[in-house]
Amino acid sequence: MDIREIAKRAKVSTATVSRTINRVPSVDPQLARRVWKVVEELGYYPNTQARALVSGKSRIFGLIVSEITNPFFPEIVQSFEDIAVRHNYEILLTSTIHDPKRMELAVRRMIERRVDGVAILTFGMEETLIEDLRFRKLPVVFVDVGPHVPGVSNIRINYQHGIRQAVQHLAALRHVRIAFISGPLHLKSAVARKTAFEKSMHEIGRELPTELMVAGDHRMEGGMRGLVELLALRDRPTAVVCSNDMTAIGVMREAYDYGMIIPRDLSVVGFDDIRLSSFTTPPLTTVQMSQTLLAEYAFKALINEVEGTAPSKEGTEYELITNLVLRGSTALAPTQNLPVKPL
Amino acid sequence: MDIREIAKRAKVSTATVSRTINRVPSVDPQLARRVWKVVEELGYYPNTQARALVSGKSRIFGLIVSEITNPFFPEIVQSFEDIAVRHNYEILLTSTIHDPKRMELAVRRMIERRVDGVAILTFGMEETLIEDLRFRKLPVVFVDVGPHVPGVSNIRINYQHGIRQAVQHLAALRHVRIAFISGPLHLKSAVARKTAFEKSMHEIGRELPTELMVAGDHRMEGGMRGLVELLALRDRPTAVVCSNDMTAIGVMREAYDYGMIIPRDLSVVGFDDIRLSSFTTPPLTTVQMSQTLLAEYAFKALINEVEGTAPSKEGTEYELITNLVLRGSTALAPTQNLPVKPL
DNA sequence: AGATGTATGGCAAACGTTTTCCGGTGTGTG
DNA sequence: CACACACCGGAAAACGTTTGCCATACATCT
Repeated sequence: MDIREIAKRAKVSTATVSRTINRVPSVDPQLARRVWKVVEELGYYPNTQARALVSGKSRIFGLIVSEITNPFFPEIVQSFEDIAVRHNYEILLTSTIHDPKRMELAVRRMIERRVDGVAILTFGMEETLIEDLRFRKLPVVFVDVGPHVPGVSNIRINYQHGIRQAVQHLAALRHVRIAFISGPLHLKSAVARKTAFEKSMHEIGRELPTELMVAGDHRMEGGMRGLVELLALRDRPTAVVCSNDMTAIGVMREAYDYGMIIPRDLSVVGFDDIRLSSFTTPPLTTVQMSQTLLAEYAFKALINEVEGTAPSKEGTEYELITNLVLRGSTALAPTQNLPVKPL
Repeated sequence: MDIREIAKRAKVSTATVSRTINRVPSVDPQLARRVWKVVEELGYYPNTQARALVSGKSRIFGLIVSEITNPFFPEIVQSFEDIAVRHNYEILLTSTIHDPKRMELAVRRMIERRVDGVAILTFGMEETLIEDLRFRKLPVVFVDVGPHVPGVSNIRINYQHGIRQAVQHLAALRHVRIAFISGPLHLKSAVARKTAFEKSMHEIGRELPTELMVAGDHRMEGGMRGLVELLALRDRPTAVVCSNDMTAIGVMREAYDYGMIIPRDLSVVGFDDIRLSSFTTPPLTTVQMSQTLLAEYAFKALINEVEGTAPSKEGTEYELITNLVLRGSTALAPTQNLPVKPL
């Protein structure tokens, strides 16, 4: 069933049908009503592919995330989808699970499907792929890692803002030995968080003993291992700041196994503020980086490039602020390390 | 840059280019090489929309889930995407957040984009929408709720299998007062789980006092409220079976606030076996319903209809078995209710 | 050597829209 | 009453592919 069928039944030309459907005002209301009637009757839905072919616009945005099973991302996907639907856009989702091969394939798929823009909400990206996208003149939006060139927008995350609050919060609670469990350090975003932590500590004249800086993997397992490592220290930390919430959840899990009570024996701070972190025991004090806003900026960036007036000289830059949200996993530092029963 | 450009540069016709790209064997290897060379040089990617238009196949499957932010679904989405990519299919994701309006819109979007099939992995569905899909002769796959008609496949979940194991496991641990926190009872899948529980209890000659059957919402909050309700009882349960893992996590969270130790004071069983449930404290004993398999069946069902030989008389039926997996949240029933300090 | 067969590549139609251009009708004006 | 003009709807081209059909060229057989 196509536009011609409608045209025939409504005794008009296909042009009129097209115009009616697209609400071109020049079509006579009488005729329009006749057309709409037939459309309803037959349950006709226009063929988007044909539309896209002639208009050159697919009304599809690509959305590339690192790992949809990481609770951080579904929130973003949901928000992005919400906005997209509201603007009559479709979204092509890819979860790269950190595999460069998959990332490459994803980019290729998006180009083949002729998406109108791509949001790359993954924390790290190959140069060559960016080339490919730029070459196609596809609007792209990155978080943090994008180059500063036309057509490429960026959402710059202000890690410092929230992490400074976290550090000062812990300092105010009289914590002295404050540890940091980082993410995988080949990711720019992980490095940025670590750097922000270090800087915040220096700002208030604190040392950073290397044994208190341990490496995690942005997953629970990393947090668990991290805490084990820290508890093996002769002089243990009384607080630990984590590079993301999953790490923090891992820390709390491991602490439980060691019989430690949080926050009495150990203060824990996360990063991201995923929904889950309100529901841990105890609820996690964490640095919020709004997933909703992130998605919103990403979409705005793309649609600006696509429907905006002039192709922006140089992709827009957005800043996403981070803020500490206080919950139940931090408290005054214990005056002395308590004896701990191992598992 | 289109196929004509390639044709011109390679000094062949567009037909040959098309055939080369699609690896039609009749094209001379010599010529093919010439074509490929140009394709590489120009970085040409075929336009999928044009392809779809003429072939009548979009190589897109729709995937409708209830709520992507519910940790149960990302696993499915990931698996589904994996398989889809491997088969050169794209996926159009929609998260309905339980809104019938959004569901309707989603179906419409999918039809407009001319998807080749739709997997509806949501637990509950409007009749009229099914009509619409069937009318379009679109292959559809449901979980549990689909009608028994041609073109509609179903993945029937065998709730009984796993839930029986759970009930018998608890009985063996000498639990007598076993409670059940259900999901929202307007969802067929929630009812099915509840029914399976009731049946399993009857099988072993157990009573089902109504005060031990409480209603949750398949979210943490529901689990928390459910436990509060149960603890208010004069004769408390010593074990609680939950309609899904999120509910169970809520129960454990609330139990913690009441100062109860799980599994010493209360045994908890979940359902779904989301990844998170291995990482709770203690790790959750739960009934596994493999998300990977679910996604696999769903995809298989669709691709069978699309590429299968004959259009199946009557959509295929798949059965997904469920199985108890033992972790740390169940133990021998306490001999007496312990005193409990409220928050 | 001529006829037949087979491989291979080109031409053009088709897919379902949008949109430009053009022509017809009806209205208002000189 | 004739003319200009605005308005509206139709014919047809275009979007980038695939593919059925046909033409050509070459090999093989008699």
